[in-house]
Amino acid sequence: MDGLGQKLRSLRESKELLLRQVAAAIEIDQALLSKIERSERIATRSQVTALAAFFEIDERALLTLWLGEKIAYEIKDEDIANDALKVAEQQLKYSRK
Amino acid sequence: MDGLGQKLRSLRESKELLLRQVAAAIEIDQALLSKIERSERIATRSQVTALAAFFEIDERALLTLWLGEKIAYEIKDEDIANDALKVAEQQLKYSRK
DNA sequence: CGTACATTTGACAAATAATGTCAAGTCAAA
DNA sequence: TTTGACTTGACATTATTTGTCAAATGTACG
Repeated sequence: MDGLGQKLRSLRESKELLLRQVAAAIEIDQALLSKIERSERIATRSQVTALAAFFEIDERALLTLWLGEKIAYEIKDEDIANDALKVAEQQLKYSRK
Repeated sequence: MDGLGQKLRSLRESKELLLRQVAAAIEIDQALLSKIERSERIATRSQVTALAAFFEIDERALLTLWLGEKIAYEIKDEDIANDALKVAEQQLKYSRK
């Protein structure tokens, strides 16, 4: 199970690029990219988009991973996390129309 | 499918209480409670807790509803919402241990 | 060793978003 | 038409997120 950060890092390493090179390409601070790769910070949507474009990978898939992680992150300490996800799913089903 | 707001409103109405009475009891502005009941604002965790205590209903259940709605709210406009929920679920399964 | 370079870390600043407050507005019942 | 309950919207306050920088760490090599 590979998180967004790990995926980004392996993409970068497979192309033998430095943090600073990728960071410059998508116009963010390299410290920030470092944190994103280690899952110490959550990227913004536009950063994810820029990264998908830069690495030429599917944007939807990367955004899905990003959003899923964001959700997981914000409920990770709740013992009701799983029930809450079910509620969310139901709400979505219902409110979509 | 009943949201948190609707549930709170019907609890309040079933006891024939006024917004201002409940608001005073849990120490928030009645305008805020009005917004929460109509799902125009999302309550804070402590407000949910206070409301559960005030109405003498199960706190866990109310928090679950609250958290689920919060998640649904933040992804409601995403077309990848459902996939993201699945990702979140997987992440939780994996990271719990 | 000690220098050079990549990455990480942590404290802080800046920006953004969430929350709370108030006064004025609507609406229904009497 | 007055009263009381609720709603609305603009704004202030507070909290959270995001970005930046400089120093620290680690690593490979001469």
